[in-house]
Amino acid sequence: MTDNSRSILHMDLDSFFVSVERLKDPSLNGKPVIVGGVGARGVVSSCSYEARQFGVHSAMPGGQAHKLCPHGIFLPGDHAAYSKYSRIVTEIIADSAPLFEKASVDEFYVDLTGMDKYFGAYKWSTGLREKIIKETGLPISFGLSINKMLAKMATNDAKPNGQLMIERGKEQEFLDPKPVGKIPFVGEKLEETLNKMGIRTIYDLRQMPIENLINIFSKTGTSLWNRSRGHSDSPVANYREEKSISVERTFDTDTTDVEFLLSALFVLTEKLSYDLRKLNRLTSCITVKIRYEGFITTSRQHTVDYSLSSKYLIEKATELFHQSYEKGRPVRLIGIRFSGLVYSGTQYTLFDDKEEENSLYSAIDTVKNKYGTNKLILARGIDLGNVKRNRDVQAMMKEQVNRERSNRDDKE
DNA sequence: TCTGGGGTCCTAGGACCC
DNA sequence: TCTGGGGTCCTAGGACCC
Repeated sequence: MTDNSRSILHMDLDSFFVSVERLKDPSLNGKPVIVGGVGARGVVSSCSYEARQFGVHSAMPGGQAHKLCPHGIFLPGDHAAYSKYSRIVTEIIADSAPLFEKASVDEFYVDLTGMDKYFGAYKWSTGLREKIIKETGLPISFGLSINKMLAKMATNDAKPNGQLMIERGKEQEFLDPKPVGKIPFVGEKLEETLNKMGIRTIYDLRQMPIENLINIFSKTGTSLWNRSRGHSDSPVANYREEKSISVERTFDTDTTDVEFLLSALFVLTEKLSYDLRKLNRLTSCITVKIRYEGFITTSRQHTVDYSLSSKYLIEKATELFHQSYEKGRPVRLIGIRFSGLVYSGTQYTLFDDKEEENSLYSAIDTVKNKYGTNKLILARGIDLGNVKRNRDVQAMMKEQVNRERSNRDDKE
């Protein structure tokens, strides 16, 4: 072990979405509950331990989950509620922790380095866990060790509803017998490759000379070598800036209808531009993603002038779509991503000649903030959840601009 | 009843510049 | 006189995480 001096806590809410559903409806306690997997092409996003006993796991297609667990209770999900409880837990941790990182809706790291000689950190963590359970009613597990990787692996061992500290100096003992797939960032593919090489446990992996690992896996090889020894030095970061934003939709049935696809692309790009402006950012790269029948996925990206304009970005997205789409080929998903994001503050001078347009967008956003994001979209009959055949993109854009202009004039 | 949606990071080839 | 080498940006695809 390189750095024995740190104390890192990892906390993870157990089957978080299911736990929130159980707070809302306690009759779900003790039953096989599955969130997601509803609808023609849904997948499981969270499932209770009762459902896991039947082989159900997250990311599993709904059909398969139904087959394995026909008596399961399938729920569509309530993301507003999940965000709310995630926020409550975050606040509890923020109130108690000196330095913490929110790694996802249901996962947190806390840097407890310097808080004692370890036993104190364990006691402190136990107290925090008890507080979260008492104040929210949500089960949560934790792991405590010398770095983020080991703390996370300890949590995985502690689940459900448990806690585990890896004693100092016992890290290698903890790691060695585990399958390589237990290492965070060793996914299905990498595990399969390692298994084919005869490497099944972390102990096996540790026997491989670093040169061999680098030859085969390049950078990943170095990382494997380090991880098999419990080395991981990534800091607990309390803030990370978003590097890209995206939105995508899978259709209930595949389609070859170009007008329909353009409508969907229009709505998605408009929505994402709105998010971009809300973040006070400009984008410099736009990517259109098309997933065809058979799960064959292509993407086409283009570097563009820094922009936050729906009109400009929709034009670019439409261009990319036309360059990319193979006419007549059935499409199951369409998506859009903005990357190369920068803060708009210093870049605004680029838009001197577009002030009118910008004020128009801010008017649109005001309406949205007031009445809800979907209001304008629904007003045009392009509800994404129920996408209908639609009119030409240019016509829709014009209509939207006119609508907003008249809304604004009415106000004045 | 095959495969969601929002992200991050890495690789590899080509363009382009000096 | 047949074709260096490094750096950087762009693009497409894929693995991985929750």
